Parts: sequence; C-alpha cells; structure tokens
Amino acid sequence: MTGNPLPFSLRQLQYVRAIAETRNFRQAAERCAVAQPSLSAQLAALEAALGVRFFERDRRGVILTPAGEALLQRVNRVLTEASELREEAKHFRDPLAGPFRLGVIPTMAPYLLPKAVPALREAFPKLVPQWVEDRTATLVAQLQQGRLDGALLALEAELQDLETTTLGRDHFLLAVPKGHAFAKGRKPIRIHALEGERMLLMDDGHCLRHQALAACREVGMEELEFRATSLPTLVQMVASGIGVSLLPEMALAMEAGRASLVLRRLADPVPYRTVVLAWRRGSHAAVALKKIAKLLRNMRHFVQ
Amino acid sequence: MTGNPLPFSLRQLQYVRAIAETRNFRQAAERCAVAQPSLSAQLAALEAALGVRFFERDRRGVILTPAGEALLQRVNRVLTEASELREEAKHFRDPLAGPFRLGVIPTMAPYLLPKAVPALREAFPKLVPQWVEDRTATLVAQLQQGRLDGALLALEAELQDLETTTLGRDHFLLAVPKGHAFAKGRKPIRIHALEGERMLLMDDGHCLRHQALAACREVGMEELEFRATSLPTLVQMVASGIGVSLLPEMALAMEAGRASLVLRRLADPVPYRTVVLAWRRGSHAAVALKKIAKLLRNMRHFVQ
DNA sequence: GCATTTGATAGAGATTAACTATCATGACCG
DNA sequence: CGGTCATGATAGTTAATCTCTATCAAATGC
Repeated sequence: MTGNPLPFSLRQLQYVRAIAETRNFRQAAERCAVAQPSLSAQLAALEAALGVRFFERDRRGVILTPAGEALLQRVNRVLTEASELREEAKHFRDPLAGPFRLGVIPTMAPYLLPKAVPALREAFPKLVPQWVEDRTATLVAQLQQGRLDGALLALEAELQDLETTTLGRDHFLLAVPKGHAFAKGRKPIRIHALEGERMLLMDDGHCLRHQALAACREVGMEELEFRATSLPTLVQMVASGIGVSLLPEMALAMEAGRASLVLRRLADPVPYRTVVLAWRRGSHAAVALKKIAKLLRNMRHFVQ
Repeated sequence: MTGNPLPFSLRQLQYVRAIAETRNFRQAAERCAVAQPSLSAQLAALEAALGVRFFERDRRGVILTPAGEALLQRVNRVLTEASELREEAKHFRDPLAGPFRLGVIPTMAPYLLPKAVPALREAFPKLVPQWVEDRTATLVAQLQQGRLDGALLALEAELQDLETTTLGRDHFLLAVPKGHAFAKGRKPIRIHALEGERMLLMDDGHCLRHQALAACREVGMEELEFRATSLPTLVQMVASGIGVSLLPEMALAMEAGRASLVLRRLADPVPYRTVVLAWRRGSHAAVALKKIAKLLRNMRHFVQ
C-alpha cells in the first residue's frame, strides 16, 4: 500500500540534492534561495523522518553516507519526475493545446471535417483533436460523462446541462433523381409540392431524420422502407431513382457532382437545421471551444 | 534546468491521486485523513500553481480533464518514486544493514577475513561488507575522505581525527627456517639473541615493517635487500632459508603448517602489534562498528 | 417536497518553515 | 602561536501555510 502519508516534502529533497552537489550548506542554501539555518533544519527534519543520515557534517566538509549515496539516486528520480510533471503541465496551460476530444454527428462529419480538420491544425497547431463520429444521443451522453470535450450537433432543442454556441443554419435542399418531375426548372420549390412523393430518410436515431420529418410534417408523404445509415448512401439512393429526399446544404459541394442527381432550392420558409458546438456546462474546454466555434463559423459552410 | 523551486507538494499530489481514485472529495479526504475543505483548498492551490485543471467538479460527479488524465500518470510516478525512497530508507535505518565499506591492511587480511567474513554474515545478515585491502596510510586517507566506513589497522599511535577501538594484541613470533640455530628448543627466545641475524621485512609502507623494526630497534641486525609485498611471501622466503623474520601470531594457524618453517615464541617483553578498528570521528557507522568490533574480539584471533 | 449529498467558502487556530543573530569548532595563514 | 575566516548548528521570533469547524448553494433521490 503506497497510500500512507509521505513523511517528507519535495523541498527537502531539493535541499538534499543541492547539498550533495555543492557539498556545502551555505552554497546549497543560496542555490535554493533560503537561509542556511532553514536548510539545516529541513535536512535534519528529513533525516529524522526517514531515520537515515544523508550526510556526515565534518570539519573536513560534507560527506555522503553510504545510505545517502544510495538514496540520493532515489531523491533525484523523485525530483526528475516532479520536474517533468511541472513541465508537462505547462503544455496544458494553453487551453488551445493538448488532446481535445470532439464529437460530430455522421450527417455532418464527411462534409465538415475535410475542411475543418486542416483549418484547426493551422489555426491551433498545438491542439490535438480526436474526432468521434456518432449519433446525437451518444455524443450528448459522452459529453456529460466527460468522455468528450465538445461536439458538433444539429440541435432541435436546448440540451439540458449543455452549453451551445450556434455555428449557423444549414438549409435543406430537395434532392431528386434526374428525370424526376422536380428535376427541371430553377425556381425554389415549396414544401407542400412534395405531397405524395416517396421520401427517403436517415435511419432512426439520426437527428437529420427527425428534422426532415419535421420540415414535412404537414405534408402527406410516403416513407420508404429503406432507412439510410449514412448521408452519402441516402444520396446514392436518391440518385438511383428510388425516391426523393431533403439534403443539407453543407453536403452540396460534395454530393452535387453526381450526374444522376438534381438539387433544388426550397421556397420560404426554407427548412434548416441549426448547427451548434456543444459542451458540458462549466467545462474546462469552454474557452477553447468558443474560439474553435469562431473559426468554424468563419469557414462559412452554412448561413449564419 | 531542473533546479527551480517546485510549485507543489507531495501531499497535493496524494490528494489528486485520492480524488482521481475515489472520484469523490469527501472519500478522498477521508482516505487522506484530512477534512474535505483542506483537500479542496490544496487541490485548488495545485491547479493554480500548475495552471491546469485536473478535475471538473460537476453535479454529476468528479470528472478528470484530459490534462488531468495525462498528468495523473505523472503524479502517480512521482508518488511511486517518493514511496520507494521512503521504503528504501527503511532498509538503511538499521545501522547494521546495507553496504559497509571496510578497509583492512594486507598483513591481516588473509588471516582475519576467512573467519571474519562468515562470522559477520552470520551475525549481521543484512550487512553487506565491501572489503578493501590496502596499506595503513591509504586506508586512513580513505576513511577521512568518507570513502571507507571503517578499517582494521595495526596502530602504532593514535590517529588524528579517527576514533579507534582495540580488538586485541597480536604477538610476534620468530620465524626461522628448519635447520636454523633457533629451530630447536621450546623455550621463548629473547629478542637480543637475534643479534647479527639476517632479517626479512615487509616492503615500505606496511606497518608491520615498522613494528618489526621497532621491536628489534636495539638489536644489531642485517636487513636483507628483498622486501616482501605480502606476508605469505615473506613466510615463503623464510622457509626457503634466506633469513629470519617476525611473524604476527594471527598468521600462525595458516603459516605454521609449512614443513620447512619453524615458529618460536619470544620471551618477555613479547613484542606485539595492537589491532584496532578505526573510523572517522562522528561517523554514522560508529554504532555499527562498535558491534562489529565486539564480534571480532570474540573471535579470539589475538590476545585481548 | 424534503432530507441527503455534492464541492466551495469563510474565518479562526495550529502547525510549519522561514528569517536574523549568534555560537562552537576547525582550517588557514602570517 | 594567535587572529581571521569558514564551516554547520542553535535560539528565538516572525511569517506563511495548512487544517480545522461551520456553513452555503446546488443537485440528487425517495
């Protein structure tokens, strides 16, 4: 059991090292920036606590006892470890340095991260982001357990015990296969025009599913059996003519290139999801996350 | 440079470890045998000193920050090293334990050590004697430099700054080759009878040389050119008929067996050398050395 | 709701470590 | 020899630190 109180202090060990190196109490005291009697007293206290004499104080000078010689190595190891602790702590002083566990939902990750990761690296080179991709509920739970420092979410409502900062609105576009009735024209399409369409949605648990449903809640549509587990898959399904879907704008750049897919703007009120950066209330990472949020906002992936 | 003052204490690190393990300030405080506010205060002080937050204190419980997680390993290493220092110190608490650097002069070593080493091991099993064989002057210098803890010497005079305890008197015998005039008879021989003999002596620097010369100082004798560098060699020279010599009694058991050597007792006043155990005045080892001396005296290698 | 538990805070008290001044001893040097 | 310098130890006081009890605000749990 190593949990007993330690009968000595780091300062005493520093004194021992200083004495061993200078072989002179006064010089050692000067190096430690204390008066010589203080050093004498602390050494005496340490020797009493350990029951071991480190030095013989003789007119001839200061001599290490065999025990002192052996223990000096331990003393140095303790001090080295302590010193490294202090140095390593320095690296964590900067809130924008060190490991940073960030979550992101799957319907944003493939569109946001390719640009966000390099941007973060450039802006905060000492930051070491560790990305975790999972659904909202899982990320929120991990945030609250302290297993994540922050998460990129698309919020419907305020989340209890989480602070958030809005990064912007991500408008929904209508995705239809080439040849579909809506594939032609340029005017914004009204949601109600989708009445009777076959709708492709994300799998349960993906917030995008609920948001899309909410956007169309007053529109009678048929939901297809198939539920996508990833947005690229969903887009692929639309492109192959199975149905239509709502696609967030941030996916535009990456998904619009498909030959058999047509994306149409929606008319006011344009449905959207609110992209936020969330963290535990009172999290140590709050300062850093606010700066990260600012950076992400400036990337203009979405309307602000 | 690692010599800067360390801005934290071992106790604070123990608090951190206790909190990290219990995830509960009160339990941690109890384990550390302090009141909870003390622990809170010390943790706050540590975090302030390092500029790093170890824990998030949340209604949900105590959560390690990433920095805390990383630094906790350092904390544990410091505490482990400190703990091992304390444990190792225990082994040195017993004055009769641990390494013990002992000197012995060459004219005693081969006769004393074969019996003394096992006896020491049996009496003080935790003692780890490290024997050094050298001449008196060298041993005394090493004692004074703190490179030896004690030394077995044959003293002529008090040695400055050294404390000694007498182990006994080692009487001198006359060694002559078989066939020599003194080889016959059993009566003690008077020193003066050696007038005109060819005397074999140890090399310069060996105290035995000076002691033998002192014993014969009023007797006119011829010193042979050859000076022995070891006592067994000297005995061998005598046995081969080159001359006579004075041999300390402690060599009797080992050297008397030679067929061509005869040992005769000397008449009163029998010359002798005083065998002592010596150490630095104020040496940490004094207590142990006195016990070692007692053991050696009881071995009755010599007259007490 | 109400009792319980969480960690933080305030202020007093006790402990610890620091300081200055001085001492005893031995080394060094003329 | 005798004075000067250096050593580390000691005494007594002051300053800093740590810990204590008592209490608070907030959240949990039945």
